[in-house]
Amino acid sequence: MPRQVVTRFAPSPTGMLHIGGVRTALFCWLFARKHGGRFILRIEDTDTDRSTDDNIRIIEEGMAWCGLDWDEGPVVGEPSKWVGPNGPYRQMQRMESHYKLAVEKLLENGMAYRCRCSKEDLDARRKLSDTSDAPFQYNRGLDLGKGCCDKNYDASQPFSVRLKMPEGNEPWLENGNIVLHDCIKGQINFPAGSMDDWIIARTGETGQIGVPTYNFCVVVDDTSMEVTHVIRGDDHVTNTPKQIALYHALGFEPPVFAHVPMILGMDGAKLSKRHGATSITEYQELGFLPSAVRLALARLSWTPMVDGKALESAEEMIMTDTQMIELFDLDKIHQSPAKFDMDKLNWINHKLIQQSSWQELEPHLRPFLPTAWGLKSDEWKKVAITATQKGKSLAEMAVFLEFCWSAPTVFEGADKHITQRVIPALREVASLSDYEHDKLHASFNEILERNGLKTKDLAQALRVALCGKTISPGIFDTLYLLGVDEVKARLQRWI
RNA sequence: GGCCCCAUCGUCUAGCGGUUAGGACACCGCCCUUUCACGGCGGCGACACGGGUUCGAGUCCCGUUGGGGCUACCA
Repeated sequence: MPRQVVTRFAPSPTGMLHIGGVRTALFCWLFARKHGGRFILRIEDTDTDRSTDDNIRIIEEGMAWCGLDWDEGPVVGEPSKWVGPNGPYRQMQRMESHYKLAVEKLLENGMAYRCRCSKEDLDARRKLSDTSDAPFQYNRGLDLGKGCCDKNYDASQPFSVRLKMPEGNEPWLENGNIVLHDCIKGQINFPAGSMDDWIIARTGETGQIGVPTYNFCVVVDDTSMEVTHVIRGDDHVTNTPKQIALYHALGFEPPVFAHVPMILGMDGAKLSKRHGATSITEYQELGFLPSAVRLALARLSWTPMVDGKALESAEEMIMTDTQMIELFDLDKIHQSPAKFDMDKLNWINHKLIQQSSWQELEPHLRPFLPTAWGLKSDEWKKVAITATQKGKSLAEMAVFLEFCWSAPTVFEGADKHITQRVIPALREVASLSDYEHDKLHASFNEILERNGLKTKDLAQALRVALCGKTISPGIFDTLYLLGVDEVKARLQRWI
C-alpha cells in the first residue's frame, strides 16, 4: 500500500508572506487535497537574527486568509502550541528533540566532522579562489589540504559541523553524479566532485553543537514529518544535491522532488517590491477575494487539462476549488517561469465578484466599510451589494457606496445636469414616499412624461444632487439606499 | 567566473513532425445603455537567432543570444 501523500510549505519568518511563496503553498495544498493526504505548515526560523514572532503570525494569518488550511503545524497566535503528531512545527523548538541527535549520530558514524576553521580564515581562502576559474570548495580543489577536517579535535574549542560529501564511488551515485529526478524539470545531474563539505551546524557555544543550518533541518524535518513530496521553488534546485547526500548519510530514501518555476515581475526579473504588491497582505487590502488570488496564482505555470485538452473559454478559466483540486497534477506544471499579470488578477476578481451571491460577498466586503454598515438590514445590504457588483474589487465596491455614508459637499457637473428644465421634476421626486423598485419606476415614468424629460436627464441630475457626481449605482437603487428622508434632505438645496 | 534552469502574440498559454499557429487577459473599433460598468460582435498581435535531422520543424538535435537561479556558519 503506497504511503499517504504528505506535502509541506516551509517559509522562513524573515519578512512578509510573499505571493510567490503563497503560490508554492497553493500547489502543495492542491496536491495534498487531491490525494487525500496531509498538508503541513512548518516555520523555518533557524535564522535567529532575522526571524520574528510577528512575521510568523503574518504567515499564519496570510495562509488562513488565502484559504490554505494546514492539517499539521502551528496554532495561530499560540507560539507554544501545534497540531499534528510530528511537532513541534517551528524549527527552533526542535533543537534538542531532533537536530542535536541527528548531528551527533552523523558525527559518531563518521559521516560528518567538526570544523574549526574561522569565518575570517574561510573568507580569506574563498577570496583566493575568486581569481581562478574553479569555484571555492572546502578542502577540495585549490583549498585541498587547508581544511582542518576534525584533526586535533579539542572538545573545549568552538566548532561547526560539516557533512562529508561523496567522493565519487558511493553506490547511490549514478555515473559519479548526484542525480535529481524532478517531476517537473526531469533529470538533473550534479557531478559529485563539484560539491563540497557544507556546514550542517553553525559554530556553537564552546564545545557545543550550534544551531543547524537550513539544508540540514529541512532533511531532518521532512523525514521525521514523513513528507513524501517536496514541492518548492526553483531557487532550491541547487540545494537539492546537498540534501540528497544528507538523506543517504542519515540512511533515508529521498522523497519525490518537484521544483516549481519562479514568478517574475513584468520586466522579467524576480518579483520584488519594486514591481508593486508582493506580500499577500497587500492583495487583501487592495480588495481581492482570496479565491481570486488562488485562481490567478494557480494559473501561473499550470494549465489544467480536461480529457487531454486545456481549458480555453473565459467561463472555464473560473474554476472552483473543487475543480482545481480534481484537475491538479504535478506533471502539468510548466518548466518555464511566468510573469505575474495584475490585469488578469483584476479580471478574475471582477468575474468572481459578479458570480458571487451577496451573502458570500458580505463578509469580505465588510472590512472595507464603515461601522454603519453593520446597522443596516439584510434587505438593504442585499441591494447595496448587488448594485455594486459591477466593481472590479471589494475596495471599488466600497467606493461606490460612499454616498450612503456621507452627503456630498461638492457637486461635479451641477451646471450641466441640474438645469431649470429638471428642477420641477426634482421637486416631484422629493415628494415621492414609496421607493419600492417597481413603484418608483412607474412614478418616474409619469414624472418624465409630465416634464418632457428623458430618463438620462433626470437620472444624471439626481446623481449630481444626491451623490455629488455623475457616477452611482442604478438610479432606483441609489434612491432606495439613501431612503426617503435622506433623499428629501439632500434635494432640499436644489428645489 | 563556475554550476544549473528557461525561451510561441505586450501578458498567461494551446500545440507534443504536416495547423489559415487556437484561446484568455490587456488594448483598439462598433453595438447595447440611465451614469460608471456589464454584455455582444469585430480588430490588432507570436514561434529569439543560426545550423543540422527530415519529403516536411513552433514541435527533434547542436550552437548563439537573451533572461533567471545558485555559488553563505541566509532560507
